[in-house]
Amino acid sequence: MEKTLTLERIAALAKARGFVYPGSDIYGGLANTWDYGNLGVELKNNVKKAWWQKFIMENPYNVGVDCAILMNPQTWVASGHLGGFSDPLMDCRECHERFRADKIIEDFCKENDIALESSVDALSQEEMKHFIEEHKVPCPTCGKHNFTDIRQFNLMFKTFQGVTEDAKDTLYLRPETAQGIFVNFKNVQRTSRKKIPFGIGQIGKSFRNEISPGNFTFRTREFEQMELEFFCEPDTDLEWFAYWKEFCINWLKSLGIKEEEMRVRDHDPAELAFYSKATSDIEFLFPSIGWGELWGIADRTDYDLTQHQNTSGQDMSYFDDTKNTKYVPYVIEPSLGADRVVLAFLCAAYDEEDLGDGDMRTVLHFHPAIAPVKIGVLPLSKKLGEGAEKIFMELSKKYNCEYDDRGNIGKRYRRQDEIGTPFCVTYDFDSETDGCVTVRFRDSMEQERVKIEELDAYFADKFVF
RNA sequence: GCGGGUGUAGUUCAAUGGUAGAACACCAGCCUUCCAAGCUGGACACGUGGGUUCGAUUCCCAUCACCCGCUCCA
Repeated sequence: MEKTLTLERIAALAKARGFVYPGSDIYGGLANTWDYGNLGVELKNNVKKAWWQKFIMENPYNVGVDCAILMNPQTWVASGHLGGFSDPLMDCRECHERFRADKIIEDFCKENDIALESSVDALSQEEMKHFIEEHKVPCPTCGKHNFTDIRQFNLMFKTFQGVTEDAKDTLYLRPETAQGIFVNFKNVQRTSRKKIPFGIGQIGKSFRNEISPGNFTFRTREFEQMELEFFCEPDTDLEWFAYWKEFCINWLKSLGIKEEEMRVRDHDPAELAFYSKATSDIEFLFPSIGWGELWGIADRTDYDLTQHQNTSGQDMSYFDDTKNTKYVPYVIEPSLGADRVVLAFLCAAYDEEDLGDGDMRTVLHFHPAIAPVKIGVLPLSKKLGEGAEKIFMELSKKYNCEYDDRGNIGKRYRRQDEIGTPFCVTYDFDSETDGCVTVRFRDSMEQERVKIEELDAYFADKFVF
C-alpha cells in the first residue's frame, strides 16, 4: 500500500468531482480563494453539523451563538488585535529575503550579548529601524547590511462603514470568532441561565491577511472557524484544558481520523501567545505539507474578559452563589478550522485500491456521518426507472441521495466509491416481484438483500456517530 | 512579497506564423444487466490584455493564475 499521495491529487479530485473549485475561476481566479461545489458543501455542512452536535446539542455544558463579523473597533483595541496583530517586516535588498525586524534584533542581541533596556516588543518601528542602522545589523542570510524600511503588516482586513471612506468609519473583518463570544458573555450567561462551568460555541467566517497563504485550502485569508469558549472557575482551568483536549481528540477519532494520523503538540512557554497560559495543537499529517495544525486548544486565562472589562467599563465578572464569590472566569478555547478539518477528512478518506489485474478504484472512505452523498439509488437497467425513482423519492426525504441510471452498474458503483457514498441501493428485475433491493457497501464491496418497505428502518442507525 | 518554472477541451498530452488533433471523462441512441474502459453519433480548448505582422495559439511586453524555493503564520 505504499503510495505517495499529494495535495495536488486531492485538489485534482476535489475539482473534478465537485468538492472544491478555484475561486472566481472565469476571471482567471483570485489567489487562494476556493469555492465549495455541490459535494463540498454537503461535506462541509456535515462536518459542521457533526461538530455542533457533539459540542453544542449533546453537550450539557455548552450553548451556541452566531455573532456579527463586523464589530465595534473597540473590540480589537481590547483584544489586542489592533495593536499587536501585526508584524514589522523588512526585506534585504541584496538577497531579497524577508525578515521580521523584531526577530533580527532579538537574535542579534543574543549573539552579541547586548542587553536592551526594554523588550524588543516594546520598541516602536522607528526605534527598531534606528537600532538596526546604529548597530549595522547584518542580514542573517547574506551578511550584508542593506535593508528596506520596516513596514507594518496588519493581519486584519480593513473596510469602511457608510458611504465615505473616512478614517472614523473604519471597521475590521473579525480575525477570529472568539471576540463575539466574549462581548456576549454576560448576555448569554443571563439568557441561557447557565452556571459556570459552561461554554459558548460558534461557527463562522474569519479573515486574516496572511502573508503567505497556500497549500490548497489549508491556509486561506477567508476561513471558517468552529470555536468554543469554555468559561470556568480560576484554578480549575488546567483540568478543563485537559478535558477538552481529550474531547477534541475523541471527536476526530469518532469520525474516522486514525491515531497515527494525528498528534498533540504542546507549546513550550517561549512559544505561547501573550494571552495564553498553556496551548496544545492537535496536528494532522497532511500529504505534501506534513504535520499541520488542525485544532488549537488554549488556556486564555481571564485575559479577554478582563481586557473587555477594562476597555468597556462593563463588569464581566460572575457571581457564584453557591460559594458566594465573585470572579472573572478563566477561558479554555478549543479552536478548529472548518476548512482545514474538511481537508483533513478528505485526505484521511482518500484511497486508491489495487483490485488486481490492473484494476484500480479510487475510494473516499468517509465516515457515513460526513459523506456528502449517503445513498446512491441505481436501477440495474433504465427500464427499471419507475420503481427506483420511487425509492429515491422516499430516501431523499431523509438523506442526501443520488440517482444514477447511466452506464453499466459497475461503473456507477465506482463513481459512487470515488465520491465516498457509503451505500448503494440497486433496484433490479427481481425487485419488481420480490419487493427487495440490493444494498451494496462501499468499503467491503459486499452486498445484501433488503425489503423495500424495511429500507427506512434499515438505514435509521447507519449515519449516527 | 522576492527568485525560478509553467499556462492548448473537464483531465492528460499533441501540432502549428495562415482551417488546433487524440485519449479518458461528459451527453444522446443502441446493446448488455450486479462491480469501470462494447457500437454509433455529439458538444467542448489556445488564461487575460496590449504590441509586432497582411495574418499570432505560436514571436515580444504586461497582467493573472498555478507549481517549486525563501519568508510568514494568534
